[in-house]
Formats: sequence, structure tokens, C-alpha cells
Amino acid sequence: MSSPTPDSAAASTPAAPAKSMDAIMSLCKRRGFVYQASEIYGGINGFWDYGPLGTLLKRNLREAWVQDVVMNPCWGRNGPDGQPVEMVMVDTRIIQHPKVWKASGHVDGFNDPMVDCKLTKGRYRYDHVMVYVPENGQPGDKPVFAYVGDQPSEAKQRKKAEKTFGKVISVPLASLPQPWARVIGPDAEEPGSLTEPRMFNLMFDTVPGAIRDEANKAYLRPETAQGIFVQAKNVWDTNRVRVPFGIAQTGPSFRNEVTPRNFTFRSREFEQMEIEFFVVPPEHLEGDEKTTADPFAWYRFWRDWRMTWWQSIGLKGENLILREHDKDELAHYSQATSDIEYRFPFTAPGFGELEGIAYRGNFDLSQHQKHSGTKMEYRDTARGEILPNGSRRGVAYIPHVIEPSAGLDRGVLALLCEAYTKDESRPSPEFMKFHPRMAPIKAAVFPLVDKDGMPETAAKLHAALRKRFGHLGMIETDAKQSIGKRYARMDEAGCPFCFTIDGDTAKDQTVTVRDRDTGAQHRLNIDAVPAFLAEKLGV
RNA sequence: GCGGGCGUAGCUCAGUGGUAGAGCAUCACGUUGCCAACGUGAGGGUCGAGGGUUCAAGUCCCUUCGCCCGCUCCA
Repeated sequence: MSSPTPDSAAASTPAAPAKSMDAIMSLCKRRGFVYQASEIYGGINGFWDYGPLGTLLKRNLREAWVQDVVMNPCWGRNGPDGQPVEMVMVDTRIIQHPKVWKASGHVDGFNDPMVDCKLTKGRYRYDHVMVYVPENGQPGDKPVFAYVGDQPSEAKQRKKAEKTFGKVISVPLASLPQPWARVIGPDAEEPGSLTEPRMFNLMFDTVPGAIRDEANKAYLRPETAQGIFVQAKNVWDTNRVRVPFGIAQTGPSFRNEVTPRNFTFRSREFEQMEIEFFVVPPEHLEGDEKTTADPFAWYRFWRDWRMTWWQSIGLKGENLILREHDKDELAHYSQATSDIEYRFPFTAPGFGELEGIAYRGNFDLSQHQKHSGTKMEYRDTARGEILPNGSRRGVAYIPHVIEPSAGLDRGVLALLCEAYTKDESRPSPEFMKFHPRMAPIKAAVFPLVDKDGMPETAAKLHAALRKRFGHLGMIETDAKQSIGKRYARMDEAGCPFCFTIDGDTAKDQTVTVRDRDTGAQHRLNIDAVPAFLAEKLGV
């Protein structure tokens, strides 16, 4: 739940040649990666659909995450405690009991009333606006001066107020009767420019049940994490999992962003891939664990492995950074947070958040325990007093949690931006350099020309590759038009390998393999194609 | 929500009040011998939407929707 911070982060590394977001968006539509939602009706702000290739790209990213996080956690690496990482998965609902969001803090956080200044176009959180009034609280018919603490307006307005009234005190704007005709906005010169406080509904609401009744109001989840927390007790009560272990989940979330922006980067409906990894609270650690397996050791483990993971699927190089939050950037309940950020064309030279890794203590589970009245304690039978029969008495605690929370759609966008390559020296200047594991189309099989038995041989190889690799992605074939055009089309779709049947195939059973990134070709026995592809795809 | 820019074919764009256009892409047929080849032909547009001015609106005016940029917001 760390806050996205586009445009943040040090731009210490030199900027790579800027890619044009317009060109990327244009290719995304042309090749069926991303379409505007409801486009034929004029579109709907903040929502995007995936076309055939985009859907597969997103699926490949999600599947890679599930595979590497849940099925074979952290590629089999041991955690800081020297044990294999344990992970299970859940699938919780978009709509939860409304109290879930009260407990999580989202109802209050999502419903900040704001006041706008009609003169300066400034917008301020209602509860942050203070007003300087005379010591006796009686300004008479003189104007009073509003400000927001820690902003330039504070000193400026105080000076003006003291000039008008002498000694002043500050009171909340909320304590003054509306309309605020005599209030000068924090950055305004004239009084009366502040609007009444208005609610910004940052959570979508809905009403379950056939009869619309405000009392039944529920919310579309703004994050998948709370579904995990709410079911955490059920998971450890009914599965043989032991702390430390994690619960993972992917799925859509909804935020009523004020300004959807930057293609799919800030959408109102988006998909997350979240882990809540439960660890032993520091006070229950024993012996060596205090140094090897404390929550911070797990935090660093996840932070570093998540960074490595993003690199492994193609986000290499200086466009990907790991940024540790400064102390003053941390939420009050978090003791350490870092972001994995990507330099998107629209954030450059800054970065936009892909994933946040936060050590959240026991804040969330404690909140749910408090609001639900259900004990969210885990009984750790590997700790506590050693009993005469050799077993442990066990201790009960609310586990601490490390939360690696990634944006799936943001990941897809980063893959698209990273893959997009322009090289005017190539016959196909625009191409998508996807990592083979992410590529929606894994391979294509072409007859060099549409005759002399080549199409038949191509069809056979195509069918064989589909049977073996079709579960990973598309295997294409195409006999129309010139070979160059077919290669170029595959380049734009990001297909890493093309196998071409030519005149020699019938004689010596070889085909050519063309590499997308270099255009280089070499010959390969037709029977060796599946093994070649398997090796390249890492399967 | 505010300010600025933009919206014409799948894509990129031309069209300053008078018959809706180009290149690329797509499809068909022919040709084909490794990098967006060539020939012939075809399909594809309520000019974002709605309203107004005018004999006549892609073009001028108003409203609205969407996208881009800058603010604002991003728990």
C-alpha cells in the first residue's frame, strides 16, 4: 500500500534515448496489444482493454509471477532463515464487508473533503487548512488569512495577519461558519475564493442486493491485500503452514483516481499481484534468529529478490531502479519501504512505481482484530517453553508482515516500453524486443514461398510446435506475401524466433532460424527445432 | 477539477465555407527463392458526438466526450 511516486527518485543515471510514448501507443493499437475501453462509444476515461497480443503478454507476466512466487517460490532459493520459502495462494472477492475498509483505513483515507480556491485553482485538504484570526477570535469585518502548515503560505499569511490584527492565533478553517466570504485563500490575494468542502470519492462504491439502500453500501476493493489479511486466520487454521510463510493473490482493484493519466499507468481499474509474507515478530525470535531471520532480514530478502525477478523477465539496465524510502516518506505503521521503479517514457528522467515492498509490522492484522473482534493471533508451536515430552508450549502472536505489492498492468506497460525498439537501419525499424518468456507469440513457421511442398512441411512443423509449446503462447504460420514482410510483422509483434522452410529443407532436412533482435540466421535440422525452442524459452 | 493542445480510413497525416483525399496497412488474383519486393484490382469514412450559423460546414460558433501536456490528486 505504499504510495506511487511517479516523477520521484534521483535521476542520477544518464537518460537513455527517449522512446516516443505516442509511437508505443500507436503500435499497441495497431498490433492489438491495448485498446481504449468502449472506444466505439467515445472511450471511458481511465479504463483500457487488452487485445489478443496484450492479453497474452499480461497472462505471461501473471503466470511467471505465480510460477516463481507460489509454485517454485523464489526459484528455490532459501530464505534468510536457511529454509525454503513457503507460499500459498488465495482468491478473495473484490467486494468485502464494508468494515474491512474501515479497519484498513481506506474509508477515511479515501474520503478526504477538499476545498478549492476559485482564484488560484489551488486545492487543499479541508482538514489541513488553518486560519489566522485575531487573539480574541473576533476579526470584525476584516478578512482573515488561511494557510496550510509547512507550506509557503504559512509564513506569508502569518505576516499579513499580524500586520492586520497584531497578535494572532490559528484555528481550523472548519471552525469558521460558511460561506467563508472573509477568508483569503492560502495562495490568494482576495477574500471569498474558497469553495465549500467537497468529497472526493476515491473508492468506488456499489450496493449489493436488489433493493438500493444506502445502508448496504459496499466498496470495490482498492487493493487485493485486505482480502489476504481478512482470510489469514483461516489460512493458517486450515492449512499446514507455519510462520514464516506467505499468502499470494492476483486480481483487479479499483481506485477512483482524480486524473487517470499516462496510458494504462494510472487506470481506475487495474490488476495487482500481492504477497503478504508473515514473519515472527522480533520479540519472539530466539537465539540466532535475532540476527539471521528478523523481519528486516526478510524485508531485504524480498526486496532484493523482487528486483532480481523483474530483471529476469527483461527489465534490465538502468531503466529499473530499487529505491529505498527515506524515513520521512514512510507511513506511520511502516518501518521500511522500498519501491521498484521503472523509467517510463512519460516519467523520464524520473521513475514510476512498479512494485512497493513494505515492512508493515502487525498493523493490518491488529486493525482487523480490533474492528472484527476476532483474534488474529497465530499459535506458533515451534516456540516457547520446552515441555517434559520434548515439545514446545507454543506462543501466540500477531505475525508481522512483509508486503511485496506489484502492479500487473504497470508491469505489462513497462514490458511494452522496454521492448519497444526503433532502429532505422533495419528493414523493419520498429520492433518489440520481448524476453522470450514474456513474448505473446513464441515462434513462427514460414514456407519461404507458397509452393513446391514448402507450405505442407511448414504446416507439419507448425502443428508439432503448437502441440508442444501452445500452452506457453501463440505459434504462428503465414504463407502470404514476401518473406521480408512476414519477418517484419513478427518483429512488430515481438516474436523472438522464425523458422523458415526453404528449397533445401526437402534435400537436407534443415530450416533457417531467424533471430528477431539481430536478424541473423542459421540452419538447423528440422527435428532439432523443438529442442532449440525449448532451450530458448527456458522450459 | 483548472489551463493549454489535439480529434479526418486500421496506422501516419493532408484538406482555411463548395463532389472525402494520400502513403502505408488489409483482402483477392498473378508473380515469388531470405528481410516491410512487383503488377493488377478491391474493400474500408455518420470527418469523436450533439446542437447552431449558412443556399452550402471536415472547415465558423456553442456544448459535450476522449486523448496528450502542465497544475491538482495519488490513502
